[in-house]
Amino acid sequence: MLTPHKLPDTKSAILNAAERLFAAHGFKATSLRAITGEAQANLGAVNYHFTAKDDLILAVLRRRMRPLNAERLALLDRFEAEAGGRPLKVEKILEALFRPPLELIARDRKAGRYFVRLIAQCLIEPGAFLQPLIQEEFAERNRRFHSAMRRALPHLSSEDVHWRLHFAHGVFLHALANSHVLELSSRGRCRVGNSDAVLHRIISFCASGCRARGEREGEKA
Amino acid sequence: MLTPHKLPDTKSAILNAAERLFAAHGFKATSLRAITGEAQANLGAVNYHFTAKDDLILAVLRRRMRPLNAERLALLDRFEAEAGGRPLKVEKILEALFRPPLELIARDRKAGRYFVRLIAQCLIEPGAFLQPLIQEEFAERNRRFHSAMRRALPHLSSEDVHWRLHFAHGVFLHALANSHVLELSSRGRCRVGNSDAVLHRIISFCASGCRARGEREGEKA
DNA sequence: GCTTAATTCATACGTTTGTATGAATCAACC
DNA sequence: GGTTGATTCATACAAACGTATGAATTAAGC
Repeated sequence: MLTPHKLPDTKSAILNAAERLFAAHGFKATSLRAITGEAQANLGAVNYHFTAKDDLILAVLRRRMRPLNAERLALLDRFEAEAGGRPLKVEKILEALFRPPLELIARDRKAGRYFVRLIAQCLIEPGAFLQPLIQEEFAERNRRFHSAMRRALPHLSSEDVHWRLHFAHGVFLHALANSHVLELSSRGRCRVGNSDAVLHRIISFCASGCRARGEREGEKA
Repeated sequence: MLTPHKLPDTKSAILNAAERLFAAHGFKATSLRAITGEAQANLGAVNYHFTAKDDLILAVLRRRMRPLNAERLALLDRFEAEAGGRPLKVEKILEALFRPPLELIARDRKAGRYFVRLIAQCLIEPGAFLQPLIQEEFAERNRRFHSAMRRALPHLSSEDVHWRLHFAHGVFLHALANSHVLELSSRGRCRVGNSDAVLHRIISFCASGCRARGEREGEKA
């Protein structure tokens, strides 16, 4: 078959099952048999469509990362065009960074939550085969958001901005990837239900953090 | 032997090797053979001293978590005693939370960095056998810091405080567990060298974030 | 309707895994 | 100095893993 136009494919079924299971149990702890079992596919299908497990992992990650990062850059572009050359507000920059993944969660809650957990695992994992992906997907994104943020906070050094973007990313990742911890410690009173509300919480925390005065503050609260 | 008073034990060697390898490659991806190999111990020693792999993981975690959380609570106690009944500054609360682990890093950089990565993996991993540990170690800590923070920020609701403590934790974990990402994106210009400087950065970001106004801000930067 | 290429499937191979077992070694104590 | 209990060690085992192979099945093109 030269033009395979089947969409509810075995291939997609495997990607979906792998996404869920990798997010739930980790890359190493998820066996190909568990994936093909859930996808109702044959064990050999993984090797046929993805060659090897590592390539399957990369395919799972790329499927979501690529469009998501494109969305983020497009949003940043739009905001910058709207601002007409003036520096963006920190909140706008953070919105361009965090709204696309949160809209994925709103659109498909399960897939979105799985994906954030995958990213978190990706960063923790040292797997050498992941490094190229991280490099290629994050390089431009980091550069663009860094320079936008520098213009928004001109009194900060380049290093300061690197640190604070890093912190903001930590807020986002931990908040969504480990939301079960929040639900546990708040005895169920805090949930990641309405994603607009969560987006606002994250942005307002991070924007305020990014604007923090660098030097030690006075003794009065 | 009724009183085994050997300290440079096989047991400790295994714990050290396991700590390093678990942090570097994850729980599931680290084999007992790799651990005993690095610890120059026999494979059987793991089963002898720790019964099973899961128990070894718990032992590795508990060894650091227990004294660290005790330190945090003691520091909070001290600060509260010094304040003599008045609410603590947000910075002080965060210092009680983050200084102990950062001092572990200062004292023993490798062990400290490993440990933070372990905690991050712990939260990502769903392993049922970890849940009791998380529950027992975090329960009181969360309660204490939550109520201290509520007194420091009386205008916030209890839910707000849960969220912001959660965010602060995300900053801390990501900053230290995934510091390689920061080093990469800053092309080596940001490093987690001086832990006092990092502590200050984290605290000032989080304190400012915790004080953020809950409602949407005006349009002007 | 036969041909051809794409896809599925059952099965097998060689490793590596965690765990179990029992003998060997060691250190302390009476 | 022989006994005892703690620890080490070599080895074995069954299970699970990723991957490979080749036959069966399916569907499209002429």
